[in-house]
Amino acid sequence: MKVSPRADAALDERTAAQVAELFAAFSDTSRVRLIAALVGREMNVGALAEAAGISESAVSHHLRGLRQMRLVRARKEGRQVYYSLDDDHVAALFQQGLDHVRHG
Amino acid sequence: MKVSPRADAALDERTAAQVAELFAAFSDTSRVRLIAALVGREMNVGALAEAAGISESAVSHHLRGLRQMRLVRARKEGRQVYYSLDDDHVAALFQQGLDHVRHG
DNA sequence: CGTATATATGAATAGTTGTTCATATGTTCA
DNA sequence: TGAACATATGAACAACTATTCATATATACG
Repeated sequence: MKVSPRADAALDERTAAQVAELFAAFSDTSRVRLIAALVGREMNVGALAEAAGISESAVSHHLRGLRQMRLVRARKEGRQVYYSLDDDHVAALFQQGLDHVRHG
Repeated sequence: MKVSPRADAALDERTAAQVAELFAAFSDTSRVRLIAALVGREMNVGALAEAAGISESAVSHHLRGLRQMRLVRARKEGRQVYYSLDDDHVAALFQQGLDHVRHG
């Protein structure tokens, strides 16, 4: 049977760049607070701005990036836009980073 | 019994900054390749430079940062310095990011 | 000792990134 | 329709980061 490729094999430039880009999404204090606020619930831009302590404009800019990376989803309802984490992997990855900081 | 704090509670600025800093360590293509090369083995600076495709000087600069964050360990042997991932959490976090990029 | 080798460091620089401000788009409701 | 509201966008700027180059430290070995 064919074995899966070793996780520690040299990473090609392209894959490494994608991984780096993914982690970069979580590499800013404001974005971390936005993502933390979105774990397990959806929120509109105004509420997110309050939760993260930054302007709604800044939130919008961050959310655009997160949306383009498919880390968050947008749902429009009237004049509000509700954001949520795109899938459980996002929450899990964030949670693991948080755990590392808190314990271990 | 006391329930554990909700993961989605608003994150204080300090914790958010620490989480962001952790993810930032993985947010650069060169560092991702360095860490990938270190999964499951130790390597000296020269070998890491080759594996990541950057100069030894650049490797040294990156490793200093990773050392200060206790993500890698250094072991000196003669005039070589062997680096390894500091603990399994580091490898696990990296692996989860890689998995997200590859599948899901 | 002196030379070669391995790694580290500091300064300089080019490129990137987060935020702000002004403005635009789109929606509701009177 | 028009005013108020929610969100998005673009340009500009300050702050940060990765790399390079030159140089420093440290070890090995003749």
